[in-house]
Amino acid sequence: MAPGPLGEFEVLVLMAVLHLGEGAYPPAVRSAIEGRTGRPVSRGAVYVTLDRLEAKRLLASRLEEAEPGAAGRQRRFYRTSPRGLQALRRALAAVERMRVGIEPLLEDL
Amino acid sequence: MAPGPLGEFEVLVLMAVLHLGEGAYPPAVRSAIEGRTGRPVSRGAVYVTLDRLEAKRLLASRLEEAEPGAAGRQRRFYRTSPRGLQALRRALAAVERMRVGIEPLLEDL
DNA sequence: GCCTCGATGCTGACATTGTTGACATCGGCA
DNA sequence: TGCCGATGTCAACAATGTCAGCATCGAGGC
Repeated sequence: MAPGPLGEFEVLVLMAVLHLGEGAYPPAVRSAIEGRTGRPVSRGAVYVTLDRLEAKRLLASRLEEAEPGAAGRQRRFYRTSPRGLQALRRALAAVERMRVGIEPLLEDL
Repeated sequence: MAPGPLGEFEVLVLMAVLHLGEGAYPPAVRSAIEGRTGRPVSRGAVYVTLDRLEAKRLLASRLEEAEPGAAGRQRRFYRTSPRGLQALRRALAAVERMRVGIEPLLEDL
């Protein structure tokens, strides 16, 4: 089963999960993306994308009980699966290969 | 009018047009992407995406008359508009910023 | 207890993008 | 003329992106 190409936002979500490590739950994923890219992200978009990524086995999730000291609610945490990491690498590599030879045209303002 | 985020394939097409310069017509765009990324691309996908990109003013096209020596048919050539270049830079910059800090996890096999 | 509040989770609906397959058209050439 | 390869176009559907709204939970005041 060839993992279909990843969408733009899926790539961002996968990378955010990698950044967050053990702390990758939806609101944190959201701020990770907003904080780094500056682009606004709606809460719903994150949940939906996380779901779809998990359905494709690119992410796995565990339900974690509330910790005494922290905000008490049960939360769902995500981690990237080996397949997810591989799919991400592929997507990034494609862009990287396309970039070779046109870097001068892409330099920031 | 905020230029909505670019999709994955749109990014690839935009970069292919940059690579091709004056010779950017659909079949060439197709081989440019296939040749560099290894991923198969259907002919239709290229035409549709080129159309949509032009509708968003990210590309501009001109119709060019047949040249005597070449395959005789009229062809449509594309070039990236300033807006297209800007949108592409933005999309790539977002991924680049997200990449910072997780490079070790993304190294090729 | 009971209520409100902020944070979190989820779903349905719709917009945009990705992809395919079939069909049309044009020139060249036997 | 008729065929053929290259090119262009389109309709339809699949996948992804986005948002608004509602449900739920725990905290804390009362």
